[in-house]
Amino acid sequence: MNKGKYYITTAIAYTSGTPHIGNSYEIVLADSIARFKRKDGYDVYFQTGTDEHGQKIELKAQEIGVTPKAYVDKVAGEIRRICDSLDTSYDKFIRTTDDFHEKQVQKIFKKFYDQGDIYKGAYEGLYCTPCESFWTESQLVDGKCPDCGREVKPAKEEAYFFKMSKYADRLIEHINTHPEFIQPVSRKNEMMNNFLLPGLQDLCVSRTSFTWGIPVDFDSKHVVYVWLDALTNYISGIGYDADGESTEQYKKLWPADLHLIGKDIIRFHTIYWPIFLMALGEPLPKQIFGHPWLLQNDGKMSKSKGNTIYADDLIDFFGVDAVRYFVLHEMPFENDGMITWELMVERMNSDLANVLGNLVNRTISMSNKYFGGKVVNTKVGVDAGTEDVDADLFHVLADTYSRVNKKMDELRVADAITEIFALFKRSNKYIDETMPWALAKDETKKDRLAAVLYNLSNAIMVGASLLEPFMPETAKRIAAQMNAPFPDFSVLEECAAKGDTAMASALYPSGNQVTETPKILFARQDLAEVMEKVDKMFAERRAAAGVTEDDAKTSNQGTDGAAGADEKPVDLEAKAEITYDDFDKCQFQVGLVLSCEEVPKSKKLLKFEIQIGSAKRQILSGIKQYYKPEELVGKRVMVLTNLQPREIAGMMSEGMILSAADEDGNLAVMTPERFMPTGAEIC
RNA sequence: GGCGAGAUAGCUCAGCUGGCUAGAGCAUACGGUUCAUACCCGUAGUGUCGAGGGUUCAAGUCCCCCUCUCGCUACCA
Repeated sequence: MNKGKYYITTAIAYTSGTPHIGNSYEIVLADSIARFKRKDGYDVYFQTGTDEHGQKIELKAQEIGVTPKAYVDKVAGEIRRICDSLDTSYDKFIRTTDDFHEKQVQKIFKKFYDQGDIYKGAYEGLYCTPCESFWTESQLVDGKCPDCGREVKPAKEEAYFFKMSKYADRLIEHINTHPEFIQPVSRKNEMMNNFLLPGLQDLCVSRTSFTWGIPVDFDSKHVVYVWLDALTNYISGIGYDADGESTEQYKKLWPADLHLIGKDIIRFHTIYWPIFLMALGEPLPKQIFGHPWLLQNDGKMSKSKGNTIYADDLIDFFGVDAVRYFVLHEMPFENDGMITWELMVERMNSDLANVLGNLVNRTISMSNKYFGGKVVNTKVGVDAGTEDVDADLFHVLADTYSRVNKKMDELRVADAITEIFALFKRSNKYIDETMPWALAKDETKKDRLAAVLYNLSNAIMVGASLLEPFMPETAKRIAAQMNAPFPDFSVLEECAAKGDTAMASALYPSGNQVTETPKILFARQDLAEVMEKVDKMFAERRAAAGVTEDDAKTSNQGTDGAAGADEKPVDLEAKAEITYDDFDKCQFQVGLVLSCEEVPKSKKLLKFEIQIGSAKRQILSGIKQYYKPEELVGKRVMVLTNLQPREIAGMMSEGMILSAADEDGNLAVMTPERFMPTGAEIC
């Protein structure tokens, strides 16, 4: 039965580095939905890929001395390998460096320009050279750059802007009339209240500060903004053409049924992307789901500690399906999920080994032991209607499909899996209720025993069929051991729709022979042993990276350690070159922190009293979340002292305390390497 | 600072528009069973439902206020 097309996408992965398990989670989630829909009778098209442009990548490539293309080829290959190792069934892996994609992005940019949605930067007088930023009139503070407080000047570098405001009303209307458009719904309010209702700013959609991007074909100094480039993959990948020559495939698949993305990029997908589509005159995707994150331990995954968990590691330890099970089952719908080795072992043992693996194993063992592996449906105890336990099991059998299906429609994948395991647990209970070993001792009950084992085999196959989208390999192994094909979803759906328990209870071929030698599906893991192996693995990894144990434990402390494989370099978008004279205008001095206190009601601000030479001054700095006030008192810090004073949160701030920040949001205040008196010039 | 979400058993959470002795899973304890991967099944729990006030015959569920946590955003010179 064909229920129509279903086009699902993941976000395309940025090729700036190797993704960890938290990054890889998304493709598994998308895959489980794609496989489920496919098996449920939809004509599914599942697209994923890589986002390969931008200055960050240009710089990375430069650093290791290869061309950007060579660099992204390597990383994209690695990302694709990881997707494959997770047994994901994508139909297309698009790369934003693909020719057809680049060509469409250029055409789309031109089209926007021709129809007046994109205009060339007309912001002369509103460009801040040091910040290399354009500002709209409304963004200025006291007529000056909101970033640095300096005068803004005529544009030195032109840029293209997209008129977001033109489509804002239509987007607001669409979001309000399509409550399912943004999932979870809490995100809808955030987008509305923070961006749409206050008024959308025009978006700068070209860059001139680097070259690793898709060139604007009618103005070669510019490359297309990475988000306009990246978002376009969803239509370019299925054959969209801006000149009206879109393929049949595109006409069939678009609009997408689901864009599955991380919660951090919801804004781009629910505001900019729909507006780009409106400007193209194309329909909007039906649904955008910003999934939560899978976190390691208590914090966001960070490579700085050298203990990052990668999909490869987990697959090595537990096998691909256990990893899929874990990330899918452990991830709540709206809150972030957590992964640790301990939790992984616990799920592996209690759910996979004990409940599922053992059920299959004990059932097959009994069939072999009592009937030489032959499973016959004698229906004894069933037709008589005296066996309530059978009726209850059959009811669950008939019902589970619709329960799982409902959860999947709501994108509650974790809950869907829980429903399937409820069936396995019910089956284990059924064994206890029927006590096959007792029946086996009574020759007159042999037919009842056969029926019990048939019912179990049947239940296992129904469960395995439902499980296949989530754990494809395991489902196949079960089918192989049970030596029979799965019941189709269409059959399960029919049973559920009709409430036909009789039908649901006879889906396994009667008289079938199961395997003689059942194999363990999931071996129980010993936590202590696993942890020992894990520690060893990370120790080796750190050693290879030149990071010591101490560094690993105190990664926020300063370290002069050599760059290692696990160190995450920070590549910034380069600012315009400055002259020595520009530099000389800045006065940096050593300052002594006399006092430091939290600014009440501010999440980020600390108020400092700083001794600079013989003078004192008050400086506010937004580093509250990184330091406790008392930690900083008495420290000597680097201060930009001739910065124009500025009022922040009602208090004057006279200068700037300098810190270093990495991409994971860690921050360190700059201090002199040896003693220096307060006021000493830094030059 | 603005907007929003949340605070329920040791842990992770479910409890819709207020209604009977507040639930599930995991972990714990005890009992049963032996087909099976020392597994499975059952039973038992404890909870001031964040603090305080209010509305109501009745509130975890509504209102007010307080504390804390979280998300987005602004700020972070």
